[in-house]
Amino acid sequence: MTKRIRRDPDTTRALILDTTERLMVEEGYAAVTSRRVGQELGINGATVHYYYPTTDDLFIALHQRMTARQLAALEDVASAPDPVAALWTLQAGWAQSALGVEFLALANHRKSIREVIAATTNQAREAQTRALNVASTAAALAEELPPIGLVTILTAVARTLANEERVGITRGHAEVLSFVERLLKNPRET
Amino acid sequence: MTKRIRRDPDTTRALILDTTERLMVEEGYAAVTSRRVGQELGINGATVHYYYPTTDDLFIALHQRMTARQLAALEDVASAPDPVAALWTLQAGWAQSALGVEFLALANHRKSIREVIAATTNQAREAQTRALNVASTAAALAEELPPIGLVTILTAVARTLANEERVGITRGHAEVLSFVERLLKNPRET
DNA sequence: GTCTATAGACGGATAGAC
DNA sequence: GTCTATCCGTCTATAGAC
Repeated sequence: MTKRIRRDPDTTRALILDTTERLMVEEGYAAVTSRRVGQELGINGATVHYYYPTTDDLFIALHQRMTARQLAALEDVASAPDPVAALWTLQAGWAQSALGVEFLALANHRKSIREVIAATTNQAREAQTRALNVASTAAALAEELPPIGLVTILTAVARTLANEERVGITRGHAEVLSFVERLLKNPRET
Repeated sequence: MTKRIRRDPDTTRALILDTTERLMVEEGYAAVTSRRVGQELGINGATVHYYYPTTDDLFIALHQRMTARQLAALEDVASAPDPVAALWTLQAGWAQSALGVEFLALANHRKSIREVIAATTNQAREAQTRALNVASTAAALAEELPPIGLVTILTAVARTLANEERVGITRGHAEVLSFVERLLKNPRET
């Protein structure tokens, strides 16, 4: 009755992570269960356990893939005409920020996940800072604010705006956006 | 065997909200169930349903209480010597920001909660902006960035730092803090 | 590699006793 | 107002067939 299709293991792993990511973005981390992932994917929930023994393993694998992709995207930032603007655009991505909130909430109460998130995010921030350093175009406030501080503020604002917009909070956004645009276009020499 | 203590309804309501808030901060919103809240409080889970028929009702009631308290705290901000600095300190509160992340994640996938959060947060941001307007001490970048934009950025950065620190992400924080401190102490005249 | 079946736990919500 | 008891659903994780 049910077909037992033999698939390439790596393909199945990737499909499971894809489905997990989509579920987290669309419905939140609480929607991620082995049964649900399997159902969405047309496979059995037990098969998900075969690849990722516990649900935490699944979350951790997804977080690592997400971070790896962010680091890959950083290469484009470093080589962009205006790296600061490129980083801003990258961080303002919707889906990425939605995933970020879910992982942050998850980290609030799952120790194993908290540790992985802290480690990989700290590393990613340093990589982002290096990407800015490489650039010859110095940041607007470079002398008052070290590059890593700029990266931190830029990330905080860009992601918060995306997070808020996603749930319908928009007050103040237009003002911030035009301010940032002006800053990026016309960096002042301190 | 079990005692049936008759309590003041308002007291019970407050206790339920207190417990819910603590659970969300300490273990995340997923830990909030009628059974669990009742257990922590020493009452039956069904009693929680008596006061808050659905779990969403409970979350919404807590969010409204949280926002009301934030608005009350704003009065101190408006009358502080330096309202901008006072708002920064207020927004950087740990527990508050932990609650904020949980509600944001919750809003990602529960429509009824999303609407309440969006409405009350937008209102709160305007109230915060009024609190700054009232002050004679103008903000550092007042002319380039309208007060509501300043409030938005300040809130985004303060809360993000608290959120990150809570899970062990600290890279760039020291740099941002000293930058903000310098800005607050020594606003430049644009 | 993927399935069925199952153990064992927890959840929302309600009816009705007290 | 608070309880007990219950219905019905979901979840994780594992054992074992194919």
